[in-house]
Amino acid sequence: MTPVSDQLPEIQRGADEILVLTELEERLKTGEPMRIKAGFDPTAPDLHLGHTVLINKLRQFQELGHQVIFLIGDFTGMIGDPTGKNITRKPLTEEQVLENAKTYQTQIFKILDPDKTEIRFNSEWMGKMSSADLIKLAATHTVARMLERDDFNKRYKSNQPIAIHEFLYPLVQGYDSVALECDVELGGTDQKFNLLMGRELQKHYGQKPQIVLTMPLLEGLDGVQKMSKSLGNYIGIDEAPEEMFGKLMSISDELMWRYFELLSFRPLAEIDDLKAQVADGRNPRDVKFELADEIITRFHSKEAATAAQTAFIARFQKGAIPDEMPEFSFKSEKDDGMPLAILLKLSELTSSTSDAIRMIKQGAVKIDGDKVSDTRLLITAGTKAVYQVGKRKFARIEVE
RNA sequence: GGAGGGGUACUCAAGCGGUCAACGAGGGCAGACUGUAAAUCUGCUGGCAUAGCCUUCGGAGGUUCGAAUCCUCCCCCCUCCA
Repeated sequence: MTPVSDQLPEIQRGADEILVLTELEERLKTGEPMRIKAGFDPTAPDLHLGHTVLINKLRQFQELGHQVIFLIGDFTGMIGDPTGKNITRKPLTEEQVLENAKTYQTQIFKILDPDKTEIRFNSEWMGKMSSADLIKLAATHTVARMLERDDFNKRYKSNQPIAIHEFLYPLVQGYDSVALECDVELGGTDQKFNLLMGRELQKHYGQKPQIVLTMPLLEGLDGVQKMSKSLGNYIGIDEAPEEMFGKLMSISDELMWRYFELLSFRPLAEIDDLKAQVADGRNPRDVKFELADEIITRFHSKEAATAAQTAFIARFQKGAIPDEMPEFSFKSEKDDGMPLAILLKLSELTSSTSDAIRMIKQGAVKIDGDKVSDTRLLITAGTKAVYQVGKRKFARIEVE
């Protein structure tokens, strides 16, 4: 076990808040491995970089010799975290949950050590809980206390609906800590209320309250909203290397430093050095290359990262057409050819023919690199060409 | 159970009998500029081979030459009272 004096700075790095720090120190001093929990939603097994901020922190605990518990909230999944967006959720079947859990494992083990990770489901204990016990659990807190939670509060004040079962979410999550006898729980800053609920419930059930450690939420590609699948501003950890590369390059310079801070395993001193280099006139783009390289190496391989960079340079700095793109073959119904707008719709380069016509008018459509301006252009049968809409959408289409 | 307010396109939000495919803002997309940056400027942002036509304003009916706008019933949300 690493000495306390070395563990503490590592644990604090990147953390938003640690409640309560002195308690953490005390527990570290005992030299006993701690039980560290982080909970995940069972409905979204496609992890993105935003999720990995937390998983990286788990990895750190693991490296320091502690026991990590990866909790899948299959029971809480029936409630849905009360963001106000999904008031009701369809419960997942057991098969779906297991399937999702499997996906989780293949993804998180790119970061975590499988031998030092305990994977649990909260239906283990919640599924067995009697109605009477659930009522007892609910009786531990008041409505006023629940309304302290920021999103409940906002919804209440702005006359948005709050369903009763949503109040159960923090209670169940808190009870998970009781069931697992956690020493520390990690979560995003938005989870603070739920995490603290664990402390209160543990005290209520006669346990030592867990330490709460919150990590900042990673901003998405737009640099403003948090990274999330529904907002479409995410980088999935299963995405192809070229995709990851392109997306990472499109972030703003300012955001790049944020990504370094929360996603890179480089020591802080090294990151400061990079900042100094940019201040001295180094092109931020090249530093972004390094960030992309590290991340793609982590989720794919060093070779994939290098290849992605080469392809990126060829395509965008030299204007090359990508090697791989969707291919289509359509049969022209008329003898004089197939309308371009229809072609673009069928190949999903545009969402509709109306959209296709708009794109043509805006000068976004190219055939084999030549801009098209005729909205009624007919593509003659027997031709094969590369069609492009905007900067990133390509397809090789043959008309028979 | 009673009284009142509200449900408009991806989101917020105007419109309250024709000039509404529906103001405006945000978001998104495209073009210019670049480092595929960011910021900025410009355009677009229901569908359909598109100077035209077709379907949209919680749902279903109705009034009218004509409805997002008026009437009836239903569904949903909020507030106050019980």
